[in-house]
Amino acid sequence: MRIEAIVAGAVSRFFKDNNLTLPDQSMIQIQKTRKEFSGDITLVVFPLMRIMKKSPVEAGEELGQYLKQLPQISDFNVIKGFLNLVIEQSYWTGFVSETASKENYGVIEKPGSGDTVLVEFSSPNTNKPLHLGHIRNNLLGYSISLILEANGSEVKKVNLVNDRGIHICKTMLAWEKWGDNRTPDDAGMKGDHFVGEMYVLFEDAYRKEVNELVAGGMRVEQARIEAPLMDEAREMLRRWEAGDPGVYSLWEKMNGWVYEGFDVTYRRLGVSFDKIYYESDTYHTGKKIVEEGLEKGVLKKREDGSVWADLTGRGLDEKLLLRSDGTSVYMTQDLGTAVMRQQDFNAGKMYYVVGNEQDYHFKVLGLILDELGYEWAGSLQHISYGMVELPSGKMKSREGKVVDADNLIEEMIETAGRLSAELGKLDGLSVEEKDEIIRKIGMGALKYFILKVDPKKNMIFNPEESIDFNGNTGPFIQYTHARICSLLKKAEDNGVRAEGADPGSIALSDKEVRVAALLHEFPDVIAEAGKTCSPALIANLVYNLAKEYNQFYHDHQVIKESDSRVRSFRLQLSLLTGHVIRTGMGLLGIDMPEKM
RNA sequence: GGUUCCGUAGCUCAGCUGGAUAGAGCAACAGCCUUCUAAGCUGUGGGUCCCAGGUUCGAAUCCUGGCGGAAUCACCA
Repeated sequence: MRIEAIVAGAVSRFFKDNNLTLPDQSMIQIQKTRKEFSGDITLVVFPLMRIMKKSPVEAGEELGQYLKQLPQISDFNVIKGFLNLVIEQSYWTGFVSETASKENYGVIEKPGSGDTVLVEFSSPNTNKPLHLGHIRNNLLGYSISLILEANGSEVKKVNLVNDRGIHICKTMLAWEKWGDNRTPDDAGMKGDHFVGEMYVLFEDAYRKEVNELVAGGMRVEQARIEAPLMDEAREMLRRWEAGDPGVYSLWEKMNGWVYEGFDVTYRRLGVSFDKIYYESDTYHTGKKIVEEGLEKGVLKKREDGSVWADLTGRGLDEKLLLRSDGTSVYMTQDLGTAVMRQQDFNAGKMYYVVGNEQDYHFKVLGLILDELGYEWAGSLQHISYGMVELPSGKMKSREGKVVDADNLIEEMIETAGRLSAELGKLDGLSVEEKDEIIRKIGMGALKYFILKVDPKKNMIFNPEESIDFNGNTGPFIQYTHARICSLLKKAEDNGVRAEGADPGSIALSDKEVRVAALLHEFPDVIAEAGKTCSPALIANLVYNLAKEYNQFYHDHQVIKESDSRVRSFRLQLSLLTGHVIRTGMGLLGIDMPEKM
């Protein structure tokens, strides 16, 4: 049993023995002891003093005496209302020796438990390449999938591609007009970038038209609607919806280019999906659902033919589901997608990793599904994350104020290569080996930079200042891991091995205990990260662990330690630290090089 | 205007359901490599936790009201 549970149980027993009743288990508050005080864990006695009818110090003393009888507690001290408990060192050595060999320590493996969970992320539009905002989405979605898996769920990762609509028609129109029949290959570009350029061409020309109309005295809103280019785009959308073969094949061709480009970016990011949905498929189902809702009388049709969900009874507004011309909107497609997924996977939970700009949308989506009578409506959960902003504010693709995903990835890897060369760390390795390590470091820096931030918060990225490789960064943690690998290898080469058995009662330093305590916390952090869908919690723990380990490494000899029991413990501690770093970073989708 | 989220060191961020003297990293400065990887370690300076009230043994954390910022409320996605 874990030490916190042991102590909590003992406190309960104390109250029972003294014929006192604890109104609430949560009054037993156990936390880590702060660095500046002696002890390992702390019981907060303030909540208990009233029940004991004693002063905080008296209550603490009495509880301390009682808890000291536990074999795991060696000493205690009371400062104000805080009872600091010193854990018997054999508890730590026992824990470390027991756990050291478990490579997957902290991960719950529940094969075939049937608890299926679905995670949607990425959800790109097919009219432009991915940017930094998409990177955050992809990394979060992928990491959260891994974390849920580590908590024992069977996870299905799904992507929903927005492959239809007016924005796609804009790129198609631009290509027809100005593309000269060129392909991405002709242009020497990735397909998604090539199509993205068509989108820019359209927007530029369109803006010009609008400006001319406005100069001629038209109001801006009107000009936007009446501009000839927009009219053509709309006409193309109509032809697409009518199944015009020419438009359709152009649509397939250009989307194909984009998918080829996306695949490259996804591979670089290291993300993958179990199933990809396309809105061009799901919007049919969405429409059908809306028709059914009309028949059931849950939805209402207005005189102009548009269909609405009335959510005024739920404290919200009315929501449009079909336009007066019968075409579908975003919500319609999402209704269809949700129903199709439920049929495909029957998941107990459907997570949507989507930016917080769509908080309202997902609130409404859940309510409408509920109104329509789907009993699983409550299983939808929006994992809402904050925007990535530039120092100048929000990224705006129309103004060219975007950080392109492929560029950023390339820059990160380039920087990693330059630093490695400067430090001479990879001298003597083969080119392939070098490239692999450099790639891991560059991507590690990028991924960690994004994932260490609380998903709910907006974050700022400054393109002027490159992402760090020192301090609280991915490479710092990777470096610690590489050091451990090197240490363990050296130990093996020298025939020094960790004896499997518990080294018994040896004297531990503060640093050793602190490393052990962080390792001890790991399973709880994985659980908490799963509950809150926050990879940042894992990033935090792994960083603290790496930092503490580096201090330990600086202050203590491992292989050269002469006392074999101490040496054995330190090797085990290093081994387990390596496992936890690798597992933890693995849950962030970050690879660990063995040397760097 | 309504709703939601946010405001912590010069910058980027931690601070879990209220707990001790609010912490890291970056940047600046000063040290530590003939010893297991110096992408490391140690030290110094740096704070009105946006403001004002309230709740209580105790508030960066919870409540109310301001101020500042963001998102959203579309027959856009």
